[in-house]
Amino acid sequence: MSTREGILNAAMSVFGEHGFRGGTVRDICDRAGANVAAVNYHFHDKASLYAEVLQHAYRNAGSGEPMPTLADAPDQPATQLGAWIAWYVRRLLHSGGTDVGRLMAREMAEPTDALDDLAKGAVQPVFSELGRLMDAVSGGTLEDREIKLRCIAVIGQCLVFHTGRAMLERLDPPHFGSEDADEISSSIIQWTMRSFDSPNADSAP
Amino acid sequence: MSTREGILNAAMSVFGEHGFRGGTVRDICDRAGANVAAVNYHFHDKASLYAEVLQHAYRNAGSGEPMPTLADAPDQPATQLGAWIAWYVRRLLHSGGTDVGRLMAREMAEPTDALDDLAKGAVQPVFSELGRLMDAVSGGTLEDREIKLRCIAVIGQCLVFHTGRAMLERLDPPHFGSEDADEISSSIIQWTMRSFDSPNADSAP
DNA sequence: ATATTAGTCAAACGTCCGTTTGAATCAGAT
DNA sequence: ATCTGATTCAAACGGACGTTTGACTAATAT
Repeated sequence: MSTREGILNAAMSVFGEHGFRGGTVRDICDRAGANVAAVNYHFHDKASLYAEVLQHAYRNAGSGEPMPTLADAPDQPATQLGAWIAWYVRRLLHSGGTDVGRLMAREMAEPTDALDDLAKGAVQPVFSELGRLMDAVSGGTLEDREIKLRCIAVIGQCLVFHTGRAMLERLDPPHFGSEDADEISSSIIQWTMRSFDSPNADSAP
Repeated sequence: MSTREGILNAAMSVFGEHGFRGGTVRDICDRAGANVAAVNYHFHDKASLYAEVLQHAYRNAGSGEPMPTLADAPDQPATQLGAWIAWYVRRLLHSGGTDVGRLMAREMAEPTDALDDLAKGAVQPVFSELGRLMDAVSGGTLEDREIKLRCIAVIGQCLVFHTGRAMLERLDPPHFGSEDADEISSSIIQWTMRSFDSPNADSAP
């Protein structure tokens, strides 16, 4: 592994743990077994290194299983929607080694230019597929706006276990961690499917 | 307005914009028209000031409406649960003046010691009330673990419109902003209520 | 063998930041 | 008027950080 790659990997950990401002080039270079000046030699400066780290992290985010799509089984949209949710939860909670999720959370709180590319390149396809699945399960009876509302709701239920982990751990038990991914996703699936049932008895006035 | 309050208000803005590490006491004191030493005089140090800012911000979040509780109408739990969700969404999207959500999002991504106090002092009561409402609506038929799972799901659906705003704005329209608070909360309420209906037809094997 | 280039290294530079200091100022009580 | 405690202020301290420097090493080409 070259010095450049070593710094890139170390920077991914350090920036994931402490953010851009909090992560120091000295810490990065220590972990990479390199000299402090190496960052300024191989990358122009700390900011450029961060930009490269973001791109590298986002590119390797989907490492592992492929995303379940409607096209895989067009006649079983409900099954595919369930598979999609389980896949998404697993992807979030078993964030494979890297701290992509924490980098993302920080980008949300304080967006940089890198977020635009990330949205168009990596997030939009995933989100669009969820919309396609939702539309298929509903039988095409829902408006665009309603579809999107439900997609966001599903995403929110999945994300909160990751973005809110620090808070959830500090509240009263029981807690939910990555070992409960199956329980979590099946709960979200159950709830989502039920929302498509015809409402027999309305309780709201 | 006392110097102490001035610093507290200025600190809320500065920390909201730049986070704990990025916000400087010099910037805070400049905006408050105070001397640098004032922070260390009125609050012990920067960290303690930040902790007070978090508590103050979370307590004053939203338009000041009181939280709907089960105790307000013990015989109408469903109505109260709906009111609670609408209140929570309103509180999130109309974050009054200062941006509590950004402070929180940053705390989640990079927890400081202040998060412990915040969780126990300000968040736990809100979360517990949601649990009480969920339990009442379900008629006491659900386990603790199931209750908590549903509470987190509701929180996640509300939070995502705030924490994920930066990303949602960069995806395909339609978008949802603070002006859609009513539409959002009624959608979440509808979905939540329907999840309590008896499942007539199970689709999962 | 020599020249050229890329890469590494210890050390230092300049800046920014949180915190401290000690004197100055103000308010109220005696 | 004097004392006392609380508050403000300019200035400085000490540490951490990003970046630069210039010498040193290793590899490649001539």
